[in-house]
Amino acid sequence: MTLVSSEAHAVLLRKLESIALLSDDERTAVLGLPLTVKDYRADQTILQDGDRPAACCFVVSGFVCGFKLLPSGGRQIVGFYIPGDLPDLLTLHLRAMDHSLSALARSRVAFMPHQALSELTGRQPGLAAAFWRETLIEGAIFREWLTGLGRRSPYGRIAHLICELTLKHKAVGPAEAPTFRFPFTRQELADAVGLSKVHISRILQELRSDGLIRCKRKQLWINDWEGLKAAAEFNPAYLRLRSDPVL
Amino acid sequence: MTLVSSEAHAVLLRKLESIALLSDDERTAVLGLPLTVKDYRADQTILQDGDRPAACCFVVSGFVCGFKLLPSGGRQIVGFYIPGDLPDLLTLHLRAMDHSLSALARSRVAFMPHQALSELTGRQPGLAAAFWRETLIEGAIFREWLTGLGRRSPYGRIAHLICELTLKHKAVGPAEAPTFRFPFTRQELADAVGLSKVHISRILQELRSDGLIRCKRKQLWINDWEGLKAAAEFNPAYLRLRSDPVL
DNA sequence: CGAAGGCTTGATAGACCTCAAACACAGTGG
DNA sequence: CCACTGTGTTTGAGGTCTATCAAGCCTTCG
Repeated sequence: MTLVSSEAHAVLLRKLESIALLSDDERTAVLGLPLTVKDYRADQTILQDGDRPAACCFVVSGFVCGFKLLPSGGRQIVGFYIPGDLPDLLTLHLRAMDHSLSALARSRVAFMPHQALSELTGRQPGLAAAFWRETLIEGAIFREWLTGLGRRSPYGRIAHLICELTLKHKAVGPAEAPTFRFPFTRQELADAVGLSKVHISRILQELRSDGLIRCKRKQLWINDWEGLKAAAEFNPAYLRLRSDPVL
Repeated sequence: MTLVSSEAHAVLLRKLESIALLSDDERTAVLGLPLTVKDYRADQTILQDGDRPAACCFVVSGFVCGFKLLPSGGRQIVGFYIPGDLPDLLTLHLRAMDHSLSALARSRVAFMPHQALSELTGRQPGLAAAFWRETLIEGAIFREWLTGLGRRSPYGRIAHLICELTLKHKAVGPAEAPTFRFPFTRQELADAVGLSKVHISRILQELRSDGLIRCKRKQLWINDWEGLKAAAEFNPAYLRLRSDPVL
């Protein structure tokens, strides 16, 4: 754990501004948050089911995922988190985690003590609302994943996941070409969308041969955004981005 | 719409006290909320995807469900709501609904204007935390449903749903016998757990012939709570009930 | 360069969906 | 009180989709 990092503050600020308009006061209050930063290797655990951390974290760089394990051995990934995301904000009011958090790739994670966060949200109701809003948006993403698992075809589920990641990247990152790091293994994708890794493999090939995407060396390119959206039946409204971007 | 109803206030209060300890001040503040009440027939729509209501609601009596429709025709039920539940608290900070709300049976629903709710949470930070906590618990339920759809067997999914409904009933209702109203059609259950209604029918029979449940005339009895929990791999921690009840 | 892990490909089995018809049940009207 | 109707449920049969297993291949990394 090292202390303070203006990079981390910048990432958090960009995230908050992607979901709410901030005043100057609120901006400086965020920049004053005491942060500690920690680096994780791929597959390293950040938080375990049942843990009661004294701080909330957010992703500074890399990829993090949340997952639940069933006694019978199954794993369900309940969220992919990219820079800016706050995967355990819930511990501020729920105390214990009901799932685990793990790095999917080399990642840097910043921690804000609950106490500092409580003070901040007490002083700045606008920021409290922004953080609450962020947890509500995560709820909206859960509903969307739920309808994917329940009622979308395997092909549509993966297309949808790619659409979602694309827009989440665009929301916090610079407006780059339609490409981003895609470090997931087939098994991880399978555990996210409720299929087997073999089937994931075949469906990714289908998406490629249909000319919708291209991927190589843990990088993904969108070849046909409109086609992908159509295959996914994707409607970006649930992400509540301030600027609904068009690719 | 009729005005005020001490029954509705009582339901809301019982709900809030099931998730947080309230002070006397907070209790009286809740009882002072202006409420309007409306009755719905089975299958009547309460709120539609995209609506921007000026009030939040909660169920006073009956059953409500939230669902998303896909352009291709599928329906995914994303939540069942029983008396005390607040299915659209999210509109307080997210404005527009990203799914629809509909009554599953004759139901009474109470509405609290956003304005009154904002004032209340501004004055009473403890209540603000309680409402936030409620939305976080709903998020926890989504994660649990997600792992059900992704990684539980059909048999386990339904068993899990029944376990969840049982504990939710016990949290806000009197400690009755292990039975409650179960007005869902097979199609509704199917749309909740991502299966076909035919399959739901067969699995309910299996649950019955295994001696776990009994159901007739839209009423359900738990015959073997431990067996049901085991079949569901049910761990009630995610519901965050103040008193983790044992049946 | 070698080893380990992940990816692809093929074959097989079985779970679940779909379709279709018979059946139960509640509500309605004679 | 009883037929009648509509909706929901059950049962059966067939076909498809997806999991599983197993083998070979490729990539990555030490």
